[in-house]
Amino acid sequence: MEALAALADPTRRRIVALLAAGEQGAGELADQFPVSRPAISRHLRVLREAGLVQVRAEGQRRVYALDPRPLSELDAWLAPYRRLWAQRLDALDTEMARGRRARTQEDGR
Amino acid sequence: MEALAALADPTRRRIVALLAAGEQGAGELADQFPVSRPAISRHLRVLREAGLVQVRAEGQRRVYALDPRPLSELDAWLAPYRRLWAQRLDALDTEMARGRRARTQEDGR
DNA sequence: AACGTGCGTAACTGGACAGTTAAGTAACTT
DNA sequence: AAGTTACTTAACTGTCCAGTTACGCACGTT
Repeated sequence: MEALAALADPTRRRIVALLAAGEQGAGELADQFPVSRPAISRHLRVLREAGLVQVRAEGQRRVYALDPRPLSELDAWLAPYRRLWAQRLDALDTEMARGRRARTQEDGR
Repeated sequence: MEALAALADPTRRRIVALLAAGEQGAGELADQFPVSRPAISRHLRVLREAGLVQVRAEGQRRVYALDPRPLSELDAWLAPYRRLWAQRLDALDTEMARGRRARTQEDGR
């Protein structure tokens, strides 16, 4: 769950969001932020160490791509808690749909 | 997404995990950690400010309970990325289960 | 070979944060 | 009312982290 610490920073979350749309060079990325290039370089390093992005050298360009695996890990971490708000929603459902058809039981998976 | 910063700390994640099993007093919580009581108190404050826990005074005890709403928010934040590894897993599925029965399609909800 | 471009690393600074001990507040006990 | 229990807040310390400017390195160009 090292990804959580990496994602705690809003700049890094924006980088992740940008890369979700497709890979980009370090410079292109940096141009979209109000901070200096080295700052972005450091953010990319943190993301890299957290496994969230991967680099590929292409000439003298460094192309960054998102690696979704840590996000999937995060999803897995979140999974056991899901019932907590599902419950809430279920309760809401129950409240809202009193007298719906009885076949409402569908546990996950 | 302030919850992400709160959850970046392992101690706070453990507190959240403990509270998922049921509410607890501050002291009971603190006893399960190798750090001092004030330290736990501060962690609880951070969690409280992130909306992840709620306190209730019961005599001189402070009973803490998990509030799953920020977790659900986090889940919602994660949702758009889900396709990224779903793709991956689909590819894996395809590879692993060449010629499994065709009725494999069950999207969530 | 000299130079420009694209990025990364180094060194430094300011601010946030987790931990500690000590002190403060509120409720129950006797 | 004096003391104990349960917890928080205050004040301080060390460490980490995001930002900056300056420098270094590799690739490509002419």
